[in-house]
Amino acid sequence: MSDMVDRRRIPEATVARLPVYQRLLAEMAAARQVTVSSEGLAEVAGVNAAMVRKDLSYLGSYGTRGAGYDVEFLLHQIERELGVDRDWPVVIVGLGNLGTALANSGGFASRGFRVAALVDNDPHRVGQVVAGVTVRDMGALTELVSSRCLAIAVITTPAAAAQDVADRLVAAGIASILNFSPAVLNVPDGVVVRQVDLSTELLVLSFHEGHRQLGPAVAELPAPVA
Amino acid sequence: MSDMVDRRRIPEATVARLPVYQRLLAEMAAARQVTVSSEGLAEVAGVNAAMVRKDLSYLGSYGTRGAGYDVEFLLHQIERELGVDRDWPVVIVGLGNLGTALANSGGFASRGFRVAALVDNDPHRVGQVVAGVTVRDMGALTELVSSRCLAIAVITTPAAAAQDVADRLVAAGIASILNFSPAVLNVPDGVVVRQVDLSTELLVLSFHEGHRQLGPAVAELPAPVA
DNA sequence: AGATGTGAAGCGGTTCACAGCT
DNA sequence: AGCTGTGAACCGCTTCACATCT
Repeated sequence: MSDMVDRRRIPEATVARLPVYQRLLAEMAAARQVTVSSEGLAEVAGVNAAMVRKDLSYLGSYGTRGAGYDVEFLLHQIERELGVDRDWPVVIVGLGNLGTALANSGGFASRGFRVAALVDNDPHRVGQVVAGVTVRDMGALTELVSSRCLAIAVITTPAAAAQDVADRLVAAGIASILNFSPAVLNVPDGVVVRQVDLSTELLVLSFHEGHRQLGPAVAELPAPVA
Repeated sequence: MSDMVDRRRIPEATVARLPVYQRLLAEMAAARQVTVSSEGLAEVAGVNAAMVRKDLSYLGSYGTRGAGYDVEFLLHQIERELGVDRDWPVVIVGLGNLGTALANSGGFASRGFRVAALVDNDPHRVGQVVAGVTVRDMGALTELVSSRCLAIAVITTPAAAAQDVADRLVAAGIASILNFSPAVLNVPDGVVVRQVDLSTELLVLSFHEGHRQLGPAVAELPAPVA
């Protein structure tokens, strides 16, 4: 009877897997695969089938018992949940090797993100055009965030500058930050930060290499949740 | 009485935080700070003080009750645990924007890693010198791994090539892989894979942006842990 | 029969609270 | 008194097992 919109809260661990499912389902759709079972999706995603079912159940009852999930339909639901249907303009702060590479890589456009602004504090880099966008000075940040409706920022500065950049971004009104620097960012509640750091990951691998002989084996681990 | 070497198993979540402690302690040491309390370290690491104590207790009882931890000594113990004292030669496979940027960035050398080999399957890139290292063809991989004693590989190829590269790396004897492509890698037991993916992280941020109005706030999350 | 959706058990990690050392 | 080290409670996520539906 009750037709209440029973909005379930989606666990963070599930959110982190949705992008994986999205990619795999997109591949299946491109290959004209019509349906997929939790077992089939779990296989390629490298997880347990029960976990796939539980993850998908948070989005709704989109499967058909005895048959599986409709690939196109499920893909659409996941993309809606992830907000892929909207346009997400992104600002990259710090155009050294990494920032420049990310701006030029297809990583943003391929998933519906758009490099809308580039910012650096080095006068030599300001004015240069990277990936079709002119690099602006740090002072232009606040104005850029409001005029371009920027929601997401990527920090690719050295660690020493990261906290200052984060403070400016927060002051400018940005509430989602992807931090490629190894610095731990101190931000107010409500601001979402995800950390991606090369050297941290290398050190974790180094740890496992060093402890290899002891214990039987270390299995594959999911990515860091910043 | 018992002087048994009671080798504790260190939880994966703890391992993922050790690099953070290492960096912060190194900063403190550079600033001539002699001791630090769990509370002090927790503050800058953005975690709970009890967690710091529990993490460090897995390494041994290196603190002094009533006083705290000796910065230099604790740093040394963590670095030994992480294997920073050893030399870790790394091979980067895929020298597009990202691979080239990583090779040139200080991210490796700053933490004791060394870019020992570069591999790409594009004939145009083979022979080029990046970061002082000559790019070799994919076919040279097996020989490079053994002759250079490579232990850790970084995959920065497009997603479509990543599984094939991983298979070659595993066949060549590499057992630690840092995967920057969004592909889910299928590897045998004993091979450690960590995933770092720009687009996945952006999608997680996109999810949170889209669900911002509902619920009070989403706090800062640890890295994914892969 | 076949596959989903889900309560319940299991597990790992975090936090609490305090005993124990300096 | 101060701060570490740690058992115990707590919490969230994963896995199991099976009721439920096609």
